[in-house]
Amino acid sequence: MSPTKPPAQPRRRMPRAEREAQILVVAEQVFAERGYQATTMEDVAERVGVTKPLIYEYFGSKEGLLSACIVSARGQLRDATERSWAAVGDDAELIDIFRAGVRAFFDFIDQHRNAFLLIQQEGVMAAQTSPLIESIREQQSAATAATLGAAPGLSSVPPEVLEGYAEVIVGACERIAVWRGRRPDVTAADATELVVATVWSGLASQLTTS
Amino acid sequence: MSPTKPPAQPRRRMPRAEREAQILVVAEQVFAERGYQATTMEDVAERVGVTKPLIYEYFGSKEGLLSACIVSARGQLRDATERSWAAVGDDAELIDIFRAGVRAFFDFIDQHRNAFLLIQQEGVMAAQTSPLIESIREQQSAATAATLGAAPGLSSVPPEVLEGYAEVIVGACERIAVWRGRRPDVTAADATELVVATVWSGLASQLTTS
DNA sequence: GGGCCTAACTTACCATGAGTAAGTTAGATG
DNA sequence: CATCTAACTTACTCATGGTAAGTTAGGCCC
Repeated sequence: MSPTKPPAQPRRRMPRAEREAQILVVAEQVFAERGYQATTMEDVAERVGVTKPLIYEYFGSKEGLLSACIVSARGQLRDATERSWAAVGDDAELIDIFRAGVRAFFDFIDQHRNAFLLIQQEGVMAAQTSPLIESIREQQSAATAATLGAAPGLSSVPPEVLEGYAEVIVGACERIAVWRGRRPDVTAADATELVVATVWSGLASQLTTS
Repeated sequence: MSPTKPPAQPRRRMPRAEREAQILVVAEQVFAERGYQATTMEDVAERVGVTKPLIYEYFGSKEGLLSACIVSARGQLRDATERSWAAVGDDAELIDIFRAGVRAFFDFIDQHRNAFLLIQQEGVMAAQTSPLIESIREQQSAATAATLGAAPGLSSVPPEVLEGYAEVIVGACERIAVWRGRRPDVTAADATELVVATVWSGLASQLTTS
């Protein structure tokens, strides 16, 4: 009858963490819709139901807000990728691990278009903020490289070469994702096959020659 | 003795085309140095030795100026690439044409770091301006695809697949170029070999299976 | 060489939106 | 129920993108 917290009318005040999360979600949407430039802090504040200075208190600046959004989006992407690797199992063939990772990427993009549009906004950031973002991006490549390196056949390949391969893969995937924007007939599966077909034999040759 | 035009003291007024070119050069520098956000129109104007409204008259807006810079930079890049293809000759082996194009890209980046940093700013552009930029980017891929398609062995490959390959190549190159920023020991030649090694066998398999 | 006409350029301004200082109040805690 | 803090607001500033309305250099024709 009398629940301790009837959330009928929304609480006006929220604990900081919760509010921050909410702001991030809204900001991600608005940035993706309008682009960074065209988005105003008051747009975001209004849609959250809060005023500007609160956002400034929590995120420091407009760039800080975008930065937080990107970190979050990248995090989601990394989680999705790792989940798919876990699902396929450690002892699977390398090509299947590889394919699963690539596929996870394209599926993620399909389901989180906002996050992806956001990630493409990275270039906006000034030289000071870039390192943070670049380090997140690096993570993606590093994770890919690590996964490749963990495979039995590739353990003898020098790590810096692995890193190079990982960068190629990540770059190819991102570009193809953009390309799919203007070629809607290309499915996630098609895109995956395309990337795998292009890059796999290069990787495979490392397997055999070592 | 009395040269017709002693350029001792710089001409105050310049024909529009010349001034535009000068502004583009300066803007490219400033954008690359400070990033789009941090660059103010007055920074650019001042360094040109001119006032804001002139730039607005010639380029319409800050975004218009960036846009013009990017178009110019992309154009330079495309020219460099095509020049390298011309140098290698039409009848060369496909792998040599391919390698030459990739190499031209990395060499260009080395010699025009500004232009490259600029190109990475593309994401800044709002939805309205993007199509123009995206079309330029598309050109790069289209040119790559066309070159691949012109090769004897690949003429039977469907054009949309070629386009996909081209996108993969372009994406890989751009990403590796960024990567080289934090790994200065990787030379242009190394980068070229990396990309070629990764992507070539995928292309080659299309050659043999057709 | 002198008047005129246009395109190159400037001065002086507005409007918007990022960022902030100084409060105000909800609501948890004792 | 008093108090105290963290959540939040009001009311500003200031930089900068953008523009309206001039001003002048200098080519050109007589």
